[in-house]
Amino acid sequence: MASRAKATILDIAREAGVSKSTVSLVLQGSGLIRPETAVKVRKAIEDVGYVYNRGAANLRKAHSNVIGMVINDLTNPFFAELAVGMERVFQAAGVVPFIANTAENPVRQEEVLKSMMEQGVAGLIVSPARGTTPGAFRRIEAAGVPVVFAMRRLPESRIPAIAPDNHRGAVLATEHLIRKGHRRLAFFGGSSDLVVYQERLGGFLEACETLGIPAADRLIVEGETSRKGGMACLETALAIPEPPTAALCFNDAVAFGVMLALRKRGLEAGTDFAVVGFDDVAEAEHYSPALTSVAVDTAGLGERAAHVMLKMIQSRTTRAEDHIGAVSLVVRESSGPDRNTQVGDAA
Amino acid sequence: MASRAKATILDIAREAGVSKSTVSLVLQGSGLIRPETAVKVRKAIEDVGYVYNRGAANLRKAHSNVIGMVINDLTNPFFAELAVGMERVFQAAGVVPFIANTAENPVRQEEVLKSMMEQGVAGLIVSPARGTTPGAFRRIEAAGVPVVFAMRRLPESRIPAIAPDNHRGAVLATEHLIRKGHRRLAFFGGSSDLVVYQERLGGFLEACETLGIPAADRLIVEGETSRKGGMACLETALAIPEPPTAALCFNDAVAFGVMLALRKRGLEAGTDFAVVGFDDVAEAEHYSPALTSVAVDTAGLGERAAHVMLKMIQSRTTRAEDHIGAVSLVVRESSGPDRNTQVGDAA
DNA sequence: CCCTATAAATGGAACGTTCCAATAAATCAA
DNA sequence: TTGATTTATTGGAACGTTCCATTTATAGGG
Repeated sequence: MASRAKATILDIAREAGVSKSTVSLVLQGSGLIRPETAVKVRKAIEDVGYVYNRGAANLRKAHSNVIGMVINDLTNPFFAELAVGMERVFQAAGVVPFIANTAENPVRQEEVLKSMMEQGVAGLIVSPARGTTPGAFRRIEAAGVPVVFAMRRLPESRIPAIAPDNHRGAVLATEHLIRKGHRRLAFFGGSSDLVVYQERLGGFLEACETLGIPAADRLIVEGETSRKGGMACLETALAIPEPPTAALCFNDAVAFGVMLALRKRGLEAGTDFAVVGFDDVAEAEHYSPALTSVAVDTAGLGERAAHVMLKMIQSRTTRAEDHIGAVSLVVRESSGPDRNTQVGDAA
Repeated sequence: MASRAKATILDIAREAGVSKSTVSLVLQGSGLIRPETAVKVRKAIEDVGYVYNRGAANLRKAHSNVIGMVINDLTNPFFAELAVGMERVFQAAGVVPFIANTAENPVRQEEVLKSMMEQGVAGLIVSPARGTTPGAFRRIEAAGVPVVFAMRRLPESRIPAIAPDNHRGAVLATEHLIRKGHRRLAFFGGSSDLVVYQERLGGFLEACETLGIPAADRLIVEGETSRKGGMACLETALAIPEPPTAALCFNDAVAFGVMLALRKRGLEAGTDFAVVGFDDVAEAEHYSPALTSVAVDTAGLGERAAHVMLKMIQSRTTRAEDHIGAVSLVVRESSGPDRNTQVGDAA
């Protein structure tokens, strides 16, 4: 079995009675080696329990086969789905993606990015944490390592971004609510330091404008992008004199929170108050009532991001075009018509 | 700015007017360097846009600061929570965990493990994919790299495992159902090639035994550990002549599926059929009706696993003790008393 | 039988770091 | 002053690969 000290190609060269160069060639699957020799070498590799040292190899080879995925919140199933989409593509390309979580913390993100760079990644796919400073990727760009943003983008950056058509999605959702008869609308959750927020809120406001909802009848409540945040939003909204009868939520997590808060008040989403989410996570379909949401084809965007990254690596460029993914509104039960009830009274 | 070719410590040595050794010392935060020199060096590092090459360093240093986390299903929020727990600990220890997903595929797992080994990880925390062959970790053990299993273990392996007390959890849950008056019980989901399954099913059967539920009144339905699997289980169960009135589910995903299938039939979990889940994911509390589940302190187990790993690395051993985490039953709405109704008829 | 062409295998230098042993400079005791 | 001690700094030899330029073996053509 394996000796204490790690085996190197020299050990296996000795074992197989060839030179280290031959072993190296076999390892790389070169056709220059006589098949019988290759077999002999592979046997020695097996016997000795050799493990390839990619670090040493990368010292000579220009670049590695690892790609870093830096994600701001792994516990959000939305991002996990994104990661899975990317993995599909990378696997087929023989590339191994390493994932790291930043937990929405820019400092942690800095550490993680640094670590990945030190590891010599060939490229980086990032969903930047909230509050990422503009300069955070300067070093990485300067080093010539390709970066693509997924789902989120940074305001000033020229790094290519793969994201859904947030504006359009919000317009679709808002029009849907208005067409259902709602006249006092709210936008719940998120915070304005996110570009995504501005895009989604922008779509909401634009639809209100075009379909004649006066500014006085629009309510905007910022909040955490979590169930808890959604609950808080609803409480805030129902506390005002003429509360809204429908809300577009920043994302599904917020929407779930809103529905939960409704239930706590004895109200039902869909009949007493219309709720629309964003992202259409798997759970949305299974919730009760099922959540109307803007589908963004998460896994598809992940695949797209991975493809863009591979292309960038291949053409050794650090530039690429943005990609805006198509969206669609999936209407389910949570967005019923306005019943013209004073929901505020029910509390 | 950064030149085309990557800067090395030699470049920054020249820039700062010192030797490469001095730069190396500064990089490692050695106290041997005069503070002013260190400042000078650090400035050069900044100016040149130098990025440390950990691969080269690992060639000399015995081991690296990266730990691999290999997880069988990232889209299950349960595992994401586990990952988050581990990350907390590793971050504090200055270690960067790289996560990779195997999507419950042993072949993929093999690739991922190989890649991590090649990358020179200091240790591996693994939640093994279903169908992992006994020999899958032989090479890794032989190489002296510490491995710990989290949440799942392998039948024959001597690799330390950190897992909840599955048996006890299942006993608690089953006793709860029986005490609620249920007499015909089912165990839904999972498959017998998982040790976890055997433990949970074992607890279920033991509790049935001690509390006098005859074998004829116990129904065991294997199935996918997903919502879809859960739905299928319920259908199967309600198709038999004397269907059960309550079920312990292999995990929460299965339980959610069961509840969904119930609703599709116009039945309600808790009143028409009692459902208990396992793992107590965050969602359980927020479901409607809220899901009774066995809480396993996921993040806590993640932390524990990380601690064990750090200790193993530090003491350069490949052995450690198993750790069985305490569990508790969280009773919510989904597990009401038996109403003695013939639920099978409702279809 | 020699020369050239092709195929297969090889030695050595390089990659960017660490670490040891050695040097140089500064401080101190006598 | 001298030698011993401490404090900072340094060159050089690894580490495990790749890749280029060679070498060696095999075959083919005249």
